[in-house]
Amino acid sequence: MANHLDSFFSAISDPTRRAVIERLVEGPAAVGELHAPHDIALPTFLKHIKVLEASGLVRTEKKGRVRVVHIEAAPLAEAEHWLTRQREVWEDRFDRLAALAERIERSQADDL
Amino acid sequence: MANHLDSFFSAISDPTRRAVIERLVEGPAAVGELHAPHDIALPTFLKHIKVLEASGLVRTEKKGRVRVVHIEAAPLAEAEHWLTRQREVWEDRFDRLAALAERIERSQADDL
DNA sequence: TGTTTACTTAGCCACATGGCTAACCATTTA
DNA sequence: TAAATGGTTAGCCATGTGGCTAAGTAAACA
Repeated sequence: MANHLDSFFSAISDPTRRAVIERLVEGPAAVGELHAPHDIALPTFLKHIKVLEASGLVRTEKKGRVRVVHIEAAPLAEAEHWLTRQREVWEDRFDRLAALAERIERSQADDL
Repeated sequence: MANHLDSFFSAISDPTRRAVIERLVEGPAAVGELHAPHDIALPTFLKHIKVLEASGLVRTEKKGRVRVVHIEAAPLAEAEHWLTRQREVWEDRFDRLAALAERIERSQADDL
C-alpha cells in the first residue's frame, strides 16, 4: 500500500516546488506568473507543476491560453498530522523516561 | 542556500524510512532490530539509515559490534513548522475571502 | 583459537529526477 | 489573417536512488 505521504513528501522535498507552494497559499496563479521568479526553463518548471499535481497538492485549470494553479489544502494537513503524531509519541516517551528517572532518584534517596 | 528541509522531506518520503522513524520515536534500537521487519537486504537497509543520518533525523553510535540508532527530534519539529506555517497563511487567506464574500452579500442586500 | 554474529564495503543495475533545447499548438491581439 | 503570447510535447543528458550479491572486518562466544 504505497501511501500518498510518499508522493507528498517527495513533492515538497524540492526547493522550487516548496517555493511554488509558499506562493500558492497566498492565492491561485498562472503558470507564467509562478515561473517568473525561477531561473529555469519553462518546460523544466512545468515538470515541477506536474509533480505537484500528481501528488494531489495542487489542481490546475486551463482558461483560454493560460493555466491557473490552485493549492489543495488537505494533503498539507495530512502530512502535518503524520509529523505531529511522531512528535507526540516521542514526547510521551520522553515524559515516561523523565518519570522513571525521578522514581529511580527517589528510591536511591530511600537507600541512604 | 540549500535548505535542510530538502534532505529532511526527501528522507521521510520513503516508506521504509518513515517506518524506521515510527519505530524510533518509541526508543533507540540496533540496526539489526530495525532491519528485521523489512524484507530487503541488509546493505540496502543500511543505505536508508545513512540517508536518515545525513538528513540529521537520526544519530548512530557503535557499541561493540552493534550500531544503535536514536532519533533526533529537532528536524521533525522544523518540518512540522513549515507545514503549519503554510496552513496558517492559507487559512488566513480563506478567512479574508469569507469576510469579503459576506461584505458583498450584505451590500447586495442593501440594493434590494 | 576458531566460529558465529552484526555490520560494512564494493560494485553493479534499472529506473527516476531535474535540467536543457527545439519545435509545436492554441488563443489573443494588432 | 498575421504576429505575438503562453503553454506544451518530444527527446536528450547527467546524476541520484533503491535494489541486489559477494566479500570483508571486527567483536563475542564456544
